[in-house]
Amino acid sequence: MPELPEVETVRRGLQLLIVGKQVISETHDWPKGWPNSDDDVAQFLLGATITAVRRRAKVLLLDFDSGYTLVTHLKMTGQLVYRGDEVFGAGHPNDSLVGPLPDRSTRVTLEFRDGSKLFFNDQRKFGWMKLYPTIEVETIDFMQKVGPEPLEDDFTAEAFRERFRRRARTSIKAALLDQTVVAGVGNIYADESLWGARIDPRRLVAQVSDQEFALLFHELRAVMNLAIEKGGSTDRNYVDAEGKKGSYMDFARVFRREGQACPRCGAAIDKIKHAGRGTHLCAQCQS
DNA sequence: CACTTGACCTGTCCGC
DNA sequence: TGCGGACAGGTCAAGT
Repeated sequence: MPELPEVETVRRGLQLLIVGKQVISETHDWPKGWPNSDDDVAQFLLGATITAVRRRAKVLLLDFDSGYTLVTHLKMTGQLVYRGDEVFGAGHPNDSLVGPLPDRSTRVTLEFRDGSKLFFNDQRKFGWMKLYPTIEVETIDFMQKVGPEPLEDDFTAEAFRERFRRRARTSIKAALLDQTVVAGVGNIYADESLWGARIDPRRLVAQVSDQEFALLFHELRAVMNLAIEKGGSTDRNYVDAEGKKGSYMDFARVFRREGQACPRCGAAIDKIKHAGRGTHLCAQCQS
């Protein structure tokens, strides 16, 4: 669920809300999702001030002036929600999916000196947070292997196509979801961009032409940029840093629209199982 | 090495 | 209404 556009939306929100705040306490209820020792917390987190909020692929990076970075992966149902006087009781209650915090899915709470708090909620407990020395973040296995950022200005259609070379014998959808090929693509934007490029998700990478790769590259970037503009996709429980929903699902062309008319040709949209995932496509105009 | 499947979890929905 | 099972889908480990 949280894919690149959702994580980027959270990052932008947190950038405005928590940079400059000093942590005074930390609590957690899920040791697996918080592997740091109490000693590490006391030494590198308590008393430290947030200097920046960065993102790489679907990973959020909270930098502290202690020289440590809190690396966070939301996985499927993770949420990072800020509560403070700035937004408490304001905002847009109709857009909110999150009630009073903490609640039963709160895993980690950071309290800041001004009394505001950051809650890491995760219904399914797949997500995690871990402190690393900032200079070692790039040496983490995931960071070493993850592919290029699809929205970077200097990423080209040619470079995009080249990344798929070593996955020639698998399907284009499985390859798109492979984080070592390109960073940040998940199930929603894989289906949406393949529809945009008129490519059947099941087609083998080797059967995709250079021209189609160029189109797919363009569609993927367009879809992700639109999704960021709309604050991401709230399918089930994704929310931004203020606990509010994103509206990209109102603009989705195939995702979660099985049975509805394809906006391009009018045929009914199919939902199949492919690459271990629910997969949405228009069999009439994707080939 | 390339590729696929199962595990990690819990809440929701569907059929009996 | 209650209950079992399928399903949701990001990533890694284990298996083919």
